[in-house]
Amino acid sequence: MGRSPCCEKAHTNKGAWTKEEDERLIAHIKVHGEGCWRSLPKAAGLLRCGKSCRLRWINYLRPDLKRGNFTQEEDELIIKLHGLLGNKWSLIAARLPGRTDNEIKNYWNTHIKRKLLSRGIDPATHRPVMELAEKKEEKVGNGEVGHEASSWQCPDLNLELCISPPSQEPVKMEKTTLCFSCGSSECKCDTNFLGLSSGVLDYRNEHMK
DNA sequence: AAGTTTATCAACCGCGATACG
DNA sequence: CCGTATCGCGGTTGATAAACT
Repeated sequence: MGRSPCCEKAHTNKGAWTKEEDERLIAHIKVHGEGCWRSLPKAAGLLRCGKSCRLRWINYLRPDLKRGNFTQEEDELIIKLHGLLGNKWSLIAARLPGRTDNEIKNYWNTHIKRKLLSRGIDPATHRPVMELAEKKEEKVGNGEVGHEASSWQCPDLNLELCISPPSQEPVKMEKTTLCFSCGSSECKCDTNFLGLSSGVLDYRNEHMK
């Protein structure tokens, strides 16, 4: 038996939201708050599935959203975070107040990818394109396939990204916050615009294999 | 001016994770 | 512990605007 559909497709609207639908959704959430997306459409009088309502609210209607162009600082921050976390858009978005994962993902795919390529950096690996091409050639020559280097230095971040099997003894990490500008847990620089919490580091250590 | 191509971004889909009975 | 329901994430699609021929 397969998964049941998230909603009754025959009786739900799809595609672009109308002004009236937006207003209904906003009004409902203002009164009842977020949550229980499954039952929200019926309660709000919307012919939409809960998933669609959630997406519309999170990506477009939330009052704390910062609309408009990304700043140079945001650009660089996204690049750095992507270097650390990969396509973990929700984690990246969590470090950019007012920006959504969907917005960042779109921005990455349409702007930043091209920007990095024009700098000669591979957007997927954050390594110089030339270096990758050379490595590939080297491996083909040696008959090696399918194994990336186990660790490397990200030149921009000056952080070591280690890819290794989970260790038997869990790494104990202090609950510290690292500044992205100076990389210190005892940041004294002015910016401290990115507090890289150990939660993010934990995530990286546990999942970025 | 009309047709075509490209860029942008809102929205959808499928699936894994988690909660719950 | 197991099966089901729901949530949330990431990849992808499609509509539309803008740029180009």
